[in-house]
Amino acid sequence: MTLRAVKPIHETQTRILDAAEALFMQHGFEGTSMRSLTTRAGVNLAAVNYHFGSKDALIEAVLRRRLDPMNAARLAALDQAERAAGGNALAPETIIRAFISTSLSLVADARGGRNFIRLLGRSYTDPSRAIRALIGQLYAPVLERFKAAFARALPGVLHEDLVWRMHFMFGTLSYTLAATDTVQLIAGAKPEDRYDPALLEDRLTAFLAAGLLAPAARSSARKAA
Amino acid sequence: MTLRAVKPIHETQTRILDAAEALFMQHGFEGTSMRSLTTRAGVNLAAVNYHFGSKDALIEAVLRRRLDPMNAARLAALDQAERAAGGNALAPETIIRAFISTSLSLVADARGGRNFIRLLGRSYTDPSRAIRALIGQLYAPVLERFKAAFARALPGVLHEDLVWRMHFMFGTLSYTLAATDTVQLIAGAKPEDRYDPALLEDRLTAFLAAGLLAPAARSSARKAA
DNA sequence: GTATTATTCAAACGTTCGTTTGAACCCGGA
DNA sequence: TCCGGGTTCAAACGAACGTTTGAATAATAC
Repeated sequence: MTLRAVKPIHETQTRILDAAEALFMQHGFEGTSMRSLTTRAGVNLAAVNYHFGSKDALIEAVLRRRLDPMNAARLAALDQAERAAGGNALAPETIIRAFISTSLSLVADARGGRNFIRLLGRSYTDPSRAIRALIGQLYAPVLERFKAAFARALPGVLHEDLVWRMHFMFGTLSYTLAATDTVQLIAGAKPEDRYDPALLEDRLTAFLAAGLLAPAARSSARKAA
Repeated sequence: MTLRAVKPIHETQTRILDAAEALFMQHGFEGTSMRSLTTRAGVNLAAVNYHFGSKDALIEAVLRRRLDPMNAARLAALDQAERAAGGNALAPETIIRAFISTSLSLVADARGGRNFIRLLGRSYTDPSRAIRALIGQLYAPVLERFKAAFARALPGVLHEDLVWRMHFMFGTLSYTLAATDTVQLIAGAKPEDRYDPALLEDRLTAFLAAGLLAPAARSSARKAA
C-alpha cells in the first residue's frame, strides 16, 4: 500500500481531457475525431459520450478545467496587489502582470499547460458561436474587474480609448499565446527565448504598458497622409 | 445588346469564391461543406472540384485572391512614403499606417471585404499546418521589407526587441480584425465606431507606435514583484 | 452546319463522422 | 454468495463528408 500510483479517481475523465487538450490544440475542435481522441486516451470510443455526454460538452470541460482556476488566480493576484498598495493607485505594469503572468506561466509547462494555452489563444476567434460565447461568459467578470483597475490607474485615458486599448491588449496576448511558436512570421527571435515566461512577460509588459499609456489618437478629421 | 450584365468571365469561379469567403468566415474551413458552399453559390456540387481541383486548393485561392493585392498595396504604400521622405528616416507611425491601412479599409466594405478580413485574422492561428504555411509564405517578403523599415526608423530598439514587438503588432492587428465585432469581451465600445476604419486606424496607430517605441524591458533577473 | 472543346448536371462512390445500443465486466455491501 | 450500480466494450446506427463519373448541355472554331 505504500507504493501506489496517484489516486485513479475519475482516471478515465482525466485521460480523455488530456488527450483532448493535445489533439484540439493540434487539429482544432472539428478536426479532432472521437476515434482518434479515444484511441490516444486509451479508452473506449463510447467513453466520451458516457462521461461527458457529447463532444461539445467535452470541449466545454476542457476549457473550464484550466480557465476557471486561471481566472481565479488573476483576480487573486489583482486583489493582493491592491492590498499591498494600500489605498494608492496601482502602476499599470502591475495590473498587466497580474493579468498575463498566470497564463504565461503555463507556457513553460511542456506537459499539458502549453497545449492548453495555445488552444485557448485560438478559441477567442473560433468560428463556433457557442465556443466564443462560452469564452466571453467565462471572462466577463474578470475583465470587468480589470477594466475598473485600469480606469483607476490611468485617469488620463478616456473611457472610450481604454476599452479599445484593452481589446488590443487582449489581442496581443491571445495571438502571442496561440501563434508565437507555430507560425514564425517574423524571423529573428531566438528559439530558446520563446518558452521563457519571465522574458516574455517582461517584453509583453513593456509593450502593453506603453500602448495603454499612449497619448490619445487624433480625435477625428484626418485626410492627408 | 445594349443592356447586358457584366462580363461573365469565369463567373462561376467568382460566385464560388464569394460564397466560400462568406461561409469560411462564418463556419471555418472544416465547418463548411462542399454542399452548403455550392448551394449558396448557386452552382453544381461538382463545380468546385472542376474549377479548383479540391477543397484545399479552393481555400488557397480564396486567400490569394485578396491577400496578394493587399500585400502589394502595402509595399507600394511603403515605397511611396520613402520616396516622399527623400533620404530621411520615416516616422514609425507612417510605417504602421502603411501596413494596417490597406487591411482596415476592407473593414468598411460590408460586401465581401469584411468577411475576408475576419477570415484572414483567423487564418494566422488556424490548426491546419498547410494554411499557416501558406500565410507565412505569402507574408514573408512583406514582413522582411517592413522589418527593415522599422529598424531604420527605430535605431534605439534592439533587433531582438524589434522582432518581438513586430510579433505583438501583428497579433494586435489580426485579433482586432478577427474578433472585434464577433466577440465583445470588453463592453463599452460604441458599435458605430467598430466599422469606422479611419477611427480604428488612429486608435491602432497610437497604441502600436507607443508599444514599438517603449523603453526596453528589464534585461533579465526579475524575482520580486 | 458540323466538329470540338468547355462546362454543367444528377447520381453514386467509398469513407468517416458523432452517437447509441445492449451485453459483458468489475467490485463493494448485504 | 449473490446482487446491483458504475463502467467498459465491440458493434452497429444513420447521416454527412469530399470526390468521381459519364452523360447532357453550352460555347467556340472551322
